[in-house]
Amino acid sequence: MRRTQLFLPTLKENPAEAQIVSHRLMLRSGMIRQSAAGIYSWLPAGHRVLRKISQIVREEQDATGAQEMLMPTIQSAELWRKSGRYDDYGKEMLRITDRHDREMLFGPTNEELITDIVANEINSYRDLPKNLYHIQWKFRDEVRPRFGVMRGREFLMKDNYSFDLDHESARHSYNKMFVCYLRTFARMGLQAIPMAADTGPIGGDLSHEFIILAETGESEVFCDKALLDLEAPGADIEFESDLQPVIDQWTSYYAATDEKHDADSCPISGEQLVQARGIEVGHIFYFGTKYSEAMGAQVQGSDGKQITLEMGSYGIGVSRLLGAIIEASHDDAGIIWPEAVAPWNIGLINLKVGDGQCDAVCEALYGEARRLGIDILYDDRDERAGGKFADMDLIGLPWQIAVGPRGLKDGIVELKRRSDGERSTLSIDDAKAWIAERAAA
RNA sequence: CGGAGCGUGGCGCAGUCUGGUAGCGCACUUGUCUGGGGGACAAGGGGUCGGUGGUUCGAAUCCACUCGCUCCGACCA
Repeated sequence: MRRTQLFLPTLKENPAEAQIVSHRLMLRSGMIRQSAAGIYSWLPAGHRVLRKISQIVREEQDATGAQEMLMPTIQSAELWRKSGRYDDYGKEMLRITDRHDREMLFGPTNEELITDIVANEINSYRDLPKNLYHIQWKFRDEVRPRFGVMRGREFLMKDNYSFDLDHESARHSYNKMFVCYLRTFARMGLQAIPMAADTGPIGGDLSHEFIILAETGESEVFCDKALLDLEAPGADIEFESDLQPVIDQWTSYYAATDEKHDADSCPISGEQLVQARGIEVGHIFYFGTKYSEAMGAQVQGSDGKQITLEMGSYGIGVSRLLGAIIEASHDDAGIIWPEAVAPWNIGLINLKVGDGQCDAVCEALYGEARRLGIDILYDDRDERAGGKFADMDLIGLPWQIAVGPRGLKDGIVELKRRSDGERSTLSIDDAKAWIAERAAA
């Protein structure tokens, strides 16, 4: 993408309403604009990241055998009356009336709807287990939206729901998602720490929050230092195998949010105990038959008897992850995108637009990257160098290639890694080769 | 939902107390000089001061109501 063509309104100054660093940087780097309290428009750069994160989530879900579908944002109140949550959910639920005075709502989550679908369409034990997910906008009318996309009212969430015949099988479904989440967050460059959690209004008796550490996190968390170095399972993990050893490994270390932490009974102390702030990016629940019973989700077993389904639900805050990643990865100059989610992987800076040689080399490098299918942003604006460097740092692309007359005199261009600022010089041919390596990686 | 604060060109702000018809920086347009970490000079464009009603000869400024947004606390992917 050429910068002159791109809609990327960056800001030099911090908007007054943004207090938290990720919110400031998302506004300044032209990713989002606010349209109402807790409701945002996603501009091209932000939307690209949102898509990349969604895609990683999707690939990791698919790897477990979960199947993607798409349920509507608007639901009927009737379903929610069945589960009893129409009244329980309170004012957080945005309620709507259609032209026929039918009561509708903007879905804050989908247990009722998916359970209703499964109850209607699955009738035999032979059709289980099933794990169904979608990535869809949710709306929760938060009392106090804040922190940009980290606590918006409208947010993009991946939610899925597992349906099993018995507790043991349901437990395996839960374990699959546990492992899947470790992998999903690791692919985004995040160390997410699973912490035993209260099950809250969703109910049930087995639940973990996945929390990443960041100074501006919403809640205080405590965990064993060893967790920070644990490696997520590799892509070769076999999801149908017994995953309990992996779960046991991760849950053997102490990890607790402040409401569960008790300084007196905490088994670790001193250097081994990390006290930090955390952002919840995922949450998994096993809740048995809570919804299947209410919604009548049963199948016929091999013995002819009706079996009420065992369920779990699993959520990842996709739009929240953008804020969370920025909170965990930025510096004074701007965002530092992990490669896997960066809106573009390479930023190409033409330091002197109009100079024949600079233009020619930039066009050659840009063309090469495009040919190889690499996401590259070419800053071809006729601006001064300083502004372009500053803008590129702000946007936070992992790699910057600077092409200017000074270097070209010696036949070289400069390569900079955003994460640590490390620079190196490359000949033009080496730069092309380097780009080709990125494509192969 | 309790407490606090803020709405003035795209962004950041001054002006409000003490009423006299809107200003600064950045951004934007045009030109010249420049050109490796947000440059200089010159000339421009853009705002019914959140809205409604009131007081007044006159309201960004005073009064009332209202809408929106932000922050702190209690609640949450």
